[in-house]
Amino acid sequence: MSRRRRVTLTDVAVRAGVSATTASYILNGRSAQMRISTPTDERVRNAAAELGYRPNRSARSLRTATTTTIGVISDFVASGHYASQMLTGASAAARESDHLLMIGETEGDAALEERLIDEMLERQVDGILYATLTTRQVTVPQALLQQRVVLVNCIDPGSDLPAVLPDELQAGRTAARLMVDAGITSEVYAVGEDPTPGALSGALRLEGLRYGLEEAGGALAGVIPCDWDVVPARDAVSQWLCSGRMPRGFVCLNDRVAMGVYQALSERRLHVPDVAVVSFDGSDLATWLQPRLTSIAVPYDEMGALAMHRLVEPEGAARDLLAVATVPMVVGWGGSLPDRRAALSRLV
Amino acid sequence: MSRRRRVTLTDVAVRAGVSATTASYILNGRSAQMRISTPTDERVRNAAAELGYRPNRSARSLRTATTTTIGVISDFVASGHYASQMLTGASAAARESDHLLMIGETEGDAALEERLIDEMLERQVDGILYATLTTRQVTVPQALLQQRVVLVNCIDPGSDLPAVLPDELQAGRTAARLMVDAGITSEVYAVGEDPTPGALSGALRLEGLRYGLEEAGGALAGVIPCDWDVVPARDAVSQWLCSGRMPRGFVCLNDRVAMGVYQALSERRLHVPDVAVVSFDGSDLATWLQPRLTSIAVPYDEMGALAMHRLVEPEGAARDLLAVATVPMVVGWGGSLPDRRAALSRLV
DNA sequence: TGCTCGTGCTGATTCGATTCAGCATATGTT
DNA sequence: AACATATGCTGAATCGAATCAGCACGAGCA
Repeated sequence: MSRRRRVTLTDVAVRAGVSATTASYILNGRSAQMRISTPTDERVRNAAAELGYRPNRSARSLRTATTTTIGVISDFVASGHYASQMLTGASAAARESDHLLMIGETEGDAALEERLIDEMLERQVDGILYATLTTRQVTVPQALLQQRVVLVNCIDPGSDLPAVLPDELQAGRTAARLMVDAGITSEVYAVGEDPTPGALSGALRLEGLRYGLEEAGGALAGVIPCDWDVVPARDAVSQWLCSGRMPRGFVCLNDRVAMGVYQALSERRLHVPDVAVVSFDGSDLATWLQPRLTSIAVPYDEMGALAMHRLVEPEGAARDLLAVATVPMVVGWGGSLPDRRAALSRLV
Repeated sequence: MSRRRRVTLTDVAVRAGVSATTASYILNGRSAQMRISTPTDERVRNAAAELGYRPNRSARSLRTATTTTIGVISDFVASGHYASQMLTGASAAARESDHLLMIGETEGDAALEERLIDEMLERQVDGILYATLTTRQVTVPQALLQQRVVLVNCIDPGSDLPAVLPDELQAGRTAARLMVDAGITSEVYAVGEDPTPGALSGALRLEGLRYGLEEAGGALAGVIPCDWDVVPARDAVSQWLCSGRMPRGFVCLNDRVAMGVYQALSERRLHVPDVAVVSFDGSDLATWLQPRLTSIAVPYDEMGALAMHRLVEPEGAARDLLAVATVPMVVGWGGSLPDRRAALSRLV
């Protein structure tokens, strides 16, 4: 666009009256070890500033074989806050180490996924964050196996790729705790069991919930299955209530389900918190419902940040293959929990 | 990671028994104009496939000064579907021309914005999509003025950068039309006027709404101001209803406002559609409310795609500076509308 | 005076693909 | 047979920064 050729390192060197080599050392902060004198150092820096020098990363990348760029492969970027919250966390973490993010949305299409991965590898990304919308097990494409990769919100049982997962088990136990604290240990029903193959969050949340209730001498009274959305939940619970049962609490597997439950209760002139409702996600929706919904946040932004840190951290550092992001609501918690890794491995 | 050095063009050339030059021509689809024989062409392609050759884009970029990569600068990526829907549209459009997206979230911080733009320019992006969460006027950073840039959801009155904006005027008129079709031309109130400086959508929606009602011989009865969120809208409308007025319809400036209105109506035992409610955004929320909310979708994905097309389209093509994305709900519409550009210029 | 050693800087090469200019060899023309 | 033309390919330069190996110069020392 601008008619003037872009400013190169040589331009800076010429203006400062030194060689490109010297300019390179100085601008890369290697003055000290290269014994560059202070006056020269300053001359070069001034020249760079005056010319508005911006290094050409393509050239640098060619030479150093690094791009300080990370690829993010995700099945869905747009759907809800999950993916984008993760992206925000990852993006912020990337910034700490001057990395930029390159994104690719696969829409669940394996061919597209391969193409996007190829494009990223051609562009020499330094690593790839492989994320999924729902917590589940996956089989990552072959091409990724010999790359630097961290999985987010999913695990690949067939590989030893490091993964970051939310601590759904603890989240489930927190839900139980909320019920117990409200004096409710019986007639608690879960809403939204999902039998999707490979899905993990529902099963883990339920397991944590069961464990937490039993810990307090209670038990989960039952599970009302339905898809994780408002209308299916409303219909399922509405019908379930027709049977005349009188629940004391509902634990909804996400906030949209909870909204459906609110509606179903309202239809029968039942009110929250006469019937207690607890849910998972901590989305905005929870603050919009009346009365406000108690919801357990899944820290997607933390997960993104954690994954990014693992990805850019110096190689060889001792580290777990499985990182489990904590759930913020869990504070000052005592007592033991069935081993998380064991719980996971039972499921996969 | 893999101990084997990456496969280069020369490796392919050697295996096929030709020069790197020839291999380059063939793999870039220039066999015909370079008069490469079919057997040679095939030998090279086979060699590339067998070795799993992946061109090094850094090298290509250095030589050609293009990266087939587009930067997206956005104030917020995570907040709601707006930004991410735009991103999805842009991403899909980018794929058509084999471009990849590099993202940067500025969080509304000007210094961070400049840094991200710098990082992107260093990485030689071929163009930049500059997007905002809310439709408003902006002043883009100096550094962008001599780059290939398209604005999305905002305009910069101080520059002649091309922009893609939603057709909020038409959207407002559509809202009016929905009311009129329901037989309502009086006692219609708008909810959510916002006086944020630089904001455009509210004012344009209102203008279109007024125009549409007057067109049908009616008029907008009034405006209830409040922030564009559930609780403020609920409170504002709840209080407004206390005054004993009996509205026939509410036009809410977004879906969250509409949810607040539903709640306020419900408190006073008023029911939709006895009081008609129309809203803007077409978010999932609209389908969750009971009864389903009539909402006018803003096509953020289309806007992203449109902007991306403008960005990668061959230079010099005749084109408007101001592209206005259509609102999908507007179909087979007759009649004229006050000039959009004029309406915009009145506001900026 | 001759020697080593530290200081401050530079020339030349490299990364991998693109691309201009051109070189053999075969084919056709008169 | 002499010459033009087409065919099929290649050598070398290039993009811009990073980096290895080393050079000139002066100080310090015997």
